[in-house]
Amino acid sequence: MSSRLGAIEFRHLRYFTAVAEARSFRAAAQQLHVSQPPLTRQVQQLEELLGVVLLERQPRGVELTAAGAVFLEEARNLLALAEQALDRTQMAAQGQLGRLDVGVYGSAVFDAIPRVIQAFRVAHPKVEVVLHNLDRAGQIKALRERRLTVGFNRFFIEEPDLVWDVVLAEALNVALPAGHRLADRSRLTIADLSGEAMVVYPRSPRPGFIDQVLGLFHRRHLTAQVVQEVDDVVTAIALVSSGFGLTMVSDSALNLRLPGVVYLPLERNEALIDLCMIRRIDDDSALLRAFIEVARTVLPPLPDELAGAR
Amino acid sequence: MSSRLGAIEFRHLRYFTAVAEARSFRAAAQQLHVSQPPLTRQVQQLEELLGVVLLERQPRGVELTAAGAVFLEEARNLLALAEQALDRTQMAAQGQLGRLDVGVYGSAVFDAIPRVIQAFRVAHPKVEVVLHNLDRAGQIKALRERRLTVGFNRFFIEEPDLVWDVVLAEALNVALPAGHRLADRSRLTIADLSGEAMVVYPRSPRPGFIDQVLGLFHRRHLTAQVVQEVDDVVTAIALVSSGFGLTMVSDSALNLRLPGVVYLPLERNEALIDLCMIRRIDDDSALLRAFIEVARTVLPPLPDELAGAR
DNA sequence: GGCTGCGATACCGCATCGGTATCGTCCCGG
DNA sequence: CCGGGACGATACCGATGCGGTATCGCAGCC
Repeated sequence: MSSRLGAIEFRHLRYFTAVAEARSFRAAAQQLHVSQPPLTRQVQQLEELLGVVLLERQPRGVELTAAGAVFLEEARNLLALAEQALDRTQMAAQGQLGRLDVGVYGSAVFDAIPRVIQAFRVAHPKVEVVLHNLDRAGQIKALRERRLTVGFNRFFIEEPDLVWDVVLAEALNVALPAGHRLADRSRLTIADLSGEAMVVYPRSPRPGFIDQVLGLFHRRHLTAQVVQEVDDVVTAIALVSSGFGLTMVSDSALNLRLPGVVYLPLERNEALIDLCMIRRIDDDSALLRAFIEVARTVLPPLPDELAGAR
Repeated sequence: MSSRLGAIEFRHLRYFTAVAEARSFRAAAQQLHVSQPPLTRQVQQLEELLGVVLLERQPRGVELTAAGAVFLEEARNLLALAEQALDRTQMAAQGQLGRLDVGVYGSAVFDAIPRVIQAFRVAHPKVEVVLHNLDRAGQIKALRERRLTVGFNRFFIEEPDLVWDVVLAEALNVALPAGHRLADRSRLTIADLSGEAMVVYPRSPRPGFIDQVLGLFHRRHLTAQVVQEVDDVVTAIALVSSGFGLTMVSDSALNLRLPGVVYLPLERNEALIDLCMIRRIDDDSALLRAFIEVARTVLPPLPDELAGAR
């Protein structure tokens, strides 16, 4: 704990290093823009603190002792490391260094989130980005416990200590088996799906994507024919692939290509599904600000083109 | 060159580290045995010098910012390294750390020198010992050019800037072919060897072992029958092994066992051969002093037992 | 609402910094 | 052989800035 470092300061290292490198007090004094006596005094003091003679004073300048050569190397190293420490701290203050824990969940991991993460990694290469697969409740818990900096999720839920931002509105698509009677249409409406066998997800957490999808039917006084509830979009599409029925997926899930699965867009005005970012209301770290900025830049501010791009 | 390190001192690191670890200015002040205001001031100054806010002042102590956490790690590292720098410098001052370049030459490398080196390595494990095979002239040159700290050699030659110490006096032995007419004797005299076919070494540098051996004959008004001059003891013994004749070797060379070679000791009063250590007269480094001390301890101060031990 | 504990601020005495002037010493040239 | 010049060390001085005491402002809490 209490060290023998005593009263040694960087000034001693700077002065000694200059003198040792110049092999002269006077020359070092010029380089440092100070007069010569302070150098003599600081080096003397350093030697006294160390209990070691570092320089051999000679009529024509100074020579290093063996211990002095060792200390010179150490001092140079320390000074260089101190500079690096400054750099790293200033980078951290600008959000260019550190660690960002990101919670991810659901179909957005197949497109929107990777695009954001990738862009952030390019812009902030020294930041370690760690992804955590957590559902909404897990993200909220982890955020409160500081294990997470930001979470991506669907659906907006009010919490006093957290804030949500909608960062993307994705269109909905219908995934259906290749041989399905609707598979040759170019786009579909909710009404087209009334009474069709459907796979829905996720079973939990509630409310979730499943409720939003079912709500689309109820709002139109239509009935959804749920043949299977599953946990996630991948399982749902796997069941579609084996002919169980159809399911609804966001644009991001279009990257999931399984054999015998056809994706058709819903009419654009039928439904949009939000992608939200959740974070602590009191977190104003530069890292998070930078991440939000990247997310806003990467994700299109308006859903139009995405919905059209299928 | 000129750094952004500015006026940052170890004091700033020590104070900040204490505050950051205690999560409190007051608690840190107690641990450091100073009052609280200086801590506030030093940390403020550090933040100003860095241009970065390191701590979030809160009603119940302080919290680290992201940049503060980075700087804390850096500061701890720097302080630990500074301690190590002190240790290493002080070890160097005591001759326990550094590099020792040792010149070796001749038959002593087969016994006496390895014993010294081994003992020194045990006593000073952090000192890097580098051996250089150099003849006497090479050692003298390397010593003057500071490429060598100490050299082992035979024969004492006065030099103004160098000092020699005799560290060992070894007895002489005769190496002769197994079938030689003298091979069944238990010990020999110079007179016994008069007129015998001899291999002698080294051809250079002169004067050298060769001259000392030949001098033994001349001094007794005997003649040495030189059949071959070679460069080194190994070659000489190889020739003995193949029946060329006999040769003279020091005790150290007795470790060289070649088939068909018999070693017989010379009468002890016939001749002794010195092993010398050469060094700069102005080199009073702790490392060299320690090495000399080890050499004196390891090598027997009197030749008697060695001569008798064969 | 007063109490308590926190960090920040104001101010003070003094240690210590860097500056100027000078000394002692050695090298070197006339 | 002696004087000039360059080096590091020393003496001394003013100013900076350290750490100290006293106090403020503020927030949480009984």
